[in-house]
Amino acid sequence: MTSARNRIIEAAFRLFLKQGYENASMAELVAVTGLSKGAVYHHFRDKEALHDAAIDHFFLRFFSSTISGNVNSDKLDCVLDLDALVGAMIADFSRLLETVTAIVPDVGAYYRFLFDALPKVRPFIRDRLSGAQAAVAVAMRCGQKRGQLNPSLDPDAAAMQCLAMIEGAALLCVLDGAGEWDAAFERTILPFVESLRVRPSA
Amino acid sequence: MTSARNRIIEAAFRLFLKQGYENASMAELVAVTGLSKGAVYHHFRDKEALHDAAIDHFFLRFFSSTISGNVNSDKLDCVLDLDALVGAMIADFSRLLETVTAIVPDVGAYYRFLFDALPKVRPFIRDRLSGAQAAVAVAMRCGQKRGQLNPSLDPDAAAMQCLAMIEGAALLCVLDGAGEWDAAFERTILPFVESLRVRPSA
DNA sequence: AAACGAACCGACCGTTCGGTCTGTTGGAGT
DNA sequence: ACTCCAACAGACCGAACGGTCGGTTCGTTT
Repeated sequence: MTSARNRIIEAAFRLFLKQGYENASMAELVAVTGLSKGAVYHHFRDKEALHDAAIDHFFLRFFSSTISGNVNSDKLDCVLDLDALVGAMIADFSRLLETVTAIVPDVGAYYRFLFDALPKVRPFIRDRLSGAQAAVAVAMRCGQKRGQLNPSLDPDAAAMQCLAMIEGAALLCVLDGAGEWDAAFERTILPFVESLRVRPSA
Repeated sequence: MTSARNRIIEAAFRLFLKQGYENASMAELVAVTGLSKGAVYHHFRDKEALHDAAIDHFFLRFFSSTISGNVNSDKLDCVLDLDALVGAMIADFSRLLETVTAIVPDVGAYYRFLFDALPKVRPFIRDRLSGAQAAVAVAMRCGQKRGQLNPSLDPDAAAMQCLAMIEGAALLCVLDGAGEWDAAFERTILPFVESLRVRPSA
């Protein structure tokens, strides 16, 4: 049931991701969809409406399948393992980056797409980020209660540190251009989380 | 001695920062410079050459005045204080962000400019980042020799963690949109650096 | 003062853009 | 078999784009 509308959205997303909003022309979109201009404008009022649809397609689709997108900190009880949570977040991030690089080699395209869309998705992104931070903080309090994590650390601040380090490690990879984010995560966030544990039986 | 050429470059930089490469038209540039189209094309072959000049103007000018841009890790001896170095890097980053927001309210514009320019400045950026990382690593080894820093940590990995956390904290601020990066730095990188110190006389 | 050329002007060019319009088609409903 | 309308095709439009070009100014040189 891949409707023409959905095919247009998918193609638009790939085109916006590859070339950015301004550089992606409707003529090119028409060419890659195989449809006509009239067909596209039959389904979407204008280029911006198509952009909106592409943004929804990507963000909603992606975040609905991530840990940080599904975790609801209200429901969080003391059942969350920090290592597992951070591991899942890293896996989600890696999956996102791989999804992007499967379409366009340069991961920087993801950030261009994100910043093109930012004015529209900022509330959504803000919600997801604060949700993820809250989840990590809860996991940290769990770890402290269990006596696994250093009791002197501030869970909220440490949670923000985790998020910042994950985002920052990915950004550094993109700036570097080599794209070895797995190695970057292993050198940064994983040792950092490890360092939060209580010293193993001094 | 603000030559017409320099005025054009400065205006072009502001325009590219505000509107991005594609959205900045030569007609607008001509309007804000007060010069004519012919004058601009007398000094620059085409729009892209002007973009190159604007990129140089920004990155060279800015990084030549930063700590991480001037520190040469080869010359680094054990005279570097980690707190001072990280503090200076934060100050540089804050200054950069303030420079940007003085021109355009949305800090996200900096990232758009950066990613527009990334293919051209990647070697430069890579050089500066690895330089900064090396400098932080040297400062950490100094701290370890002095007995101020935890001797069990890996200086290179910890240095990358510092850079990632700084970059990530700034990125989180941009995504959030509130733009309170000073507070973000104080909640993330500063406590993190503090946590690297040896426990104060147990 | 004559000559020269860099700097500058702005009308203009070809192209491409997002978007519209007229017309065609093919299948569901009766 | 006929109607009808969503779905589609593609020629076409005005606007805006980056870039060009012949002409003008003006400081410097000789």
